[in-house]
Amino acid sequence: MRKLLLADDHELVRETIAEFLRLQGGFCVVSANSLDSALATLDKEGPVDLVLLDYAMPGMDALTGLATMKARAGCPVAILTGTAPPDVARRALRAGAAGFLPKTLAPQSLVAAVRHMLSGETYMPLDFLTKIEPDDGRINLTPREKDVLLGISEGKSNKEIARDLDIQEVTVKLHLKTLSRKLGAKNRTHAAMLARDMGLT
Amino acid sequence: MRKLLLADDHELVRETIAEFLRLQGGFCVVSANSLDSALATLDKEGPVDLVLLDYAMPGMDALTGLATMKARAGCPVAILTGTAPPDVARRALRAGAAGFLPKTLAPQSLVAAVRHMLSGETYMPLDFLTKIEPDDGRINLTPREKDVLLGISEGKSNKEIARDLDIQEVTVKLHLKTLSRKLGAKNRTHAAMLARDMGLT
DNA sequence: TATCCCCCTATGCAATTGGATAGGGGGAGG
DNA sequence: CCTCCCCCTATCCAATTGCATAGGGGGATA
Repeated sequence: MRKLLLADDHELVRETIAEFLRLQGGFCVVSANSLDSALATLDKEGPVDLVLLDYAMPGMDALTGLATMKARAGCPVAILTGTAPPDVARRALRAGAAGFLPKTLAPQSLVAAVRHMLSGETYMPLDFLTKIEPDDGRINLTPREKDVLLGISEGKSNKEIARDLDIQEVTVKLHLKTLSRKLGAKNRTHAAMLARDMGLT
Repeated sequence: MRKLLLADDHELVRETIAEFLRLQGGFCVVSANSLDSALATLDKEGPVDLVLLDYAMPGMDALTGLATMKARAGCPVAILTGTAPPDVARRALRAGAAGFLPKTLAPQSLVAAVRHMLSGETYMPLDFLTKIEPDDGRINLTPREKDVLLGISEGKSNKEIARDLDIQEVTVKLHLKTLSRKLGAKNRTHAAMLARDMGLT
């Protein structure tokens, strides 16, 4: 029988999902309430076939928890989340998650998703697939635009960036405007977040 | 002889530091130009006593690379960086790094730092030590501040956030000001980046 | 009760940001 | 040569942000 490890700090949510996966999916499910205890459970209970990790949970610290678990578990690791921002999904998948499961997912879909991932595939809800495409197409910023974007994402003001790059402040604004258009960003903060969502950190 | 793994994508920098550590430190140094190749090198060359990772390098993706390496290497892992923002240093240490080495470090200090970390200690340049204390304790934002921070990190304007939360724009500014102080952010963009670096996404 | 914290609001001002318009100079390629 | 693209600069203006000051109301707690 396929064995799953489910880690979520909400007792109720965790046990509900675990029980559901046992009854409806016929899986063997072990659970944990934090990243650390999940790792400990792995040591104790032996290897599993799939790990489901709550995105917001003690020890997760954004996606570093995913990386840790992936390195330790040696099996697909999926991210489970209550709030479902599409950009988190993107980052999770890029960071090597086997899938991204919003808790709003229909129960039957949950079982299907788990089976899907157990067979080695990557799972992602349809809603997100469409929202990913647009950013799929190649975005190419000019070197200068990357310089500016880097400065922005370090929280610098235009003035500071201008000084660092030894250009005028207006020019920084110019680059910011064009790169924001390319990225589809509403403002500098949005641009910075999008930059981090891609590899441009 | 103590064995080090040095990963940096800048050929020149990497080899210079490696050679220096060999000659001045008497270490055995193996090197790699990306996180993946560093992990591959570990498999091939066997375990090492200390890993030095460039912070901005293919595959690092902020601190997830650190987590991956830590889980795999089973030895202290330090972060190496050219640009040295103190907040990165803090996060690196909190994420379990054995040390934080700015490339501007005096060569002799570099050897000392490496020896320090080999003995299991944590290394960090003096400049940063002072700046760490204040944020040392857990940062706790009030619920409202988190709401605002969330909006900020979605690139929304104060006006939009105010509408979403059904409060006045001034109040949004107020929360932004206080949460920025708590996080040590210079402005909204900086706050957004810090927010994403922690779990508060 | 007194005190503290959180939340909210208001006014006003300085600084920054965002955006439009209008250029010049240089390099690459048809 | 002409065109396109990138980079740079300038001026001007509207909008937003950042910051300070000065409150009121409610809930928790000592």
